[in-house]
Amino acid sequence: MVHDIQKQAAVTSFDVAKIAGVSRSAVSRAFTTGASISPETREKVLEAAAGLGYRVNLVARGLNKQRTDLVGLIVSALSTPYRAMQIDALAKQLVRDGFRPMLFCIDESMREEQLLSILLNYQVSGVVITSDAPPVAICEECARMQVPLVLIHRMDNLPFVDRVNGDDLKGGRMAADVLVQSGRRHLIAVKLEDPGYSGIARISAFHERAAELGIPSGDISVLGDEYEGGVAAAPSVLEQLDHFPGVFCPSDTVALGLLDTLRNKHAIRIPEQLGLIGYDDIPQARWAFADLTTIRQSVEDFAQVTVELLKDRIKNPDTDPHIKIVDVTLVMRGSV
Amino acid sequence: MVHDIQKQAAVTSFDVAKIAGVSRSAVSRAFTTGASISPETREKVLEAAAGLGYRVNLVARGLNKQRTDLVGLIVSALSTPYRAMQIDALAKQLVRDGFRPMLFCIDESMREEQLLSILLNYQVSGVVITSDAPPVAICEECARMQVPLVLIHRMDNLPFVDRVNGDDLKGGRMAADVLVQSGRRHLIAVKLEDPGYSGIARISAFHERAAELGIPSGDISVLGDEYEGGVAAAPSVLEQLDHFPGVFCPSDTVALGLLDTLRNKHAIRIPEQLGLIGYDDIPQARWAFADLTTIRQSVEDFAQVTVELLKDRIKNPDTDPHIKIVDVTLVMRGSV
DNA sequence: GTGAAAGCGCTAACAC
DNA sequence: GTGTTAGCGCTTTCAC
Repeated sequence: MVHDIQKQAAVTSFDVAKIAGVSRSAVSRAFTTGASISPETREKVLEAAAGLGYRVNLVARGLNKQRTDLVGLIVSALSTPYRAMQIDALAKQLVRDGFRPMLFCIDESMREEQLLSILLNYQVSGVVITSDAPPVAICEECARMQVPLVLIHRMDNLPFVDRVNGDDLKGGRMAADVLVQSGRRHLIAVKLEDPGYSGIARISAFHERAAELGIPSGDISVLGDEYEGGVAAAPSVLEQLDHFPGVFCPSDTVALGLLDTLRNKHAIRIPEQLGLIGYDDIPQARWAFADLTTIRQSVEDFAQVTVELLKDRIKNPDTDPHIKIVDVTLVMRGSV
Repeated sequence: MVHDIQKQAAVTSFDVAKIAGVSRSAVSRAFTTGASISPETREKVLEAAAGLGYRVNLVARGLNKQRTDLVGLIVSALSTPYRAMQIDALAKQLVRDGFRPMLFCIDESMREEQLLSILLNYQVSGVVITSDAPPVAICEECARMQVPLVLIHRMDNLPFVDRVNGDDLKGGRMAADVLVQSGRRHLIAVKLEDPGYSGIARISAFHERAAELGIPSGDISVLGDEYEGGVAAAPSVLEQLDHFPGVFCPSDTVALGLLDTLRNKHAIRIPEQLGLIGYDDIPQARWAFADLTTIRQSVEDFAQVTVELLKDRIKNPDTDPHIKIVDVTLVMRGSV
């Protein structure tokens, strides 16, 4: 048995008050920004607190204020490159702004009802959902409980629900533009089994722009998702190769699956035989085998806007829902 | 302004008790597994609670029990493929076992002191650290406060700190074995700038096994990390190519950087001109351009063991630190 | 600016 | 098995 380290008794505001020779209220005020307290008292309290190793008990504060700084972060497919970047940025931004992200990775086995009660039971300050399929029940319950909710990359139209999206319209159009500018006269979009709101928006903008430019464009519909979806698209792309097409994949992982299959299984030369553009600018897009041209969405921008929305809603719960659009930029590499 | 949805007043155990015609204690017991309460009373309570939409307030419970179900999850480089997989698995396992992960993504800008107070202020049930550089201060403070702490992939020897590691010894030896079995008579390990405990262990086991087999082995030391580290190793590998070496990278991202550079920048044929083996089995290792042989560590196994350790320590805070080793397996692909 | 008192919603010890 | 009572540690009116 190891007993070198002693259990330090929990020191409370009462202890600090005693040492500092003030009341517990004073201690509380010393640790509350903007509370009315004289600099001298605050100083005394802070000193005593430091001596005792006092920390405010956030659970007690939460009970009292009926709200904690916890924010539910609901995410699917976290191990996907773009999602991982997104959550990394989001978690950091939340902490920077004084929130504490509670992470929930959902999948088929995770019942939404269960999640819901977890979240609401903790008196969270808000909820952020970046998931392909955010359970509507959660959204509704959050609204009912007046819990601020921000949806990322979704379009569900619910009251009290704020949303942040990339500029999918611009992104889709940009993809068509760059492909056409590089000389492609036949455009193809790869459409996933379950494309999600953003995917649909990007592809429809892509086709729209193609039509404006008078360039024929079509879809390849595939079963599967991510890299596997791209792999699945390869046979159809191969069939259309004599048109020297420009292909748009609404996410980099899909583009990479396609590119990888074409280059390494079929010895297709890119961009000579086809042009390819992805979306997201994940780290792998820069890798040598890929050198993938793509549309970049800054996860930092997303994170910043998301937390901004959250704070606004907390301050002002009864305004109409906001929708924020994050800008996208073209990252030109060798695949177009 | 949208006002369709009414703010639902917070319903407390008192309300439920009144409706069910019992005391608040009875309500509490109905929601506490293993509490002594008759089935009939429980039934009445549950019914009343359902009618009112009651949920136990976990903040209040936490204040009372002096412990929440929150678990601090401290991670660096979350957007790295293996880390993302790891956190995904860990977060799911924690939730499955009744814990709630609070996610902290650390980097240079995140002061550890700050983190620490956040964590301890929330009365967390435990802390899990899977980071390249877990701040020792955090470990010590957790120990002092009797907060269970599990370290993943680390070897710091601190009292009250449990650890879970992959079987780096086996993994490193396996890497040497498979390379030698494939006919390599010259072995190289790529050593990163800051290899971390696991990296060191893997590489030293690799060399040890090489020595046992009577095969010469050396290191390539590189600046940089992950994919970039692999890129940086390429020139040195190229110099040694006439030995038809077997190269071991202590992580897949490094192996991929090397492989990608060699194949796509220098037209080196793998496995004809060199054998390559990585570590972790990230999804990208399976991609066509890579087809990377690797040592697999199951993130699910890690997650399960980690949470197990946490629960043991909570139940039994004063036992000596445990160290658990997670098995690794060889995933044979085309790069060896 | 400061202290006293009340209470956030729950659980646990204690009687019965 | 059930109700009563007493806090958990904090913030917050409300007097002063």
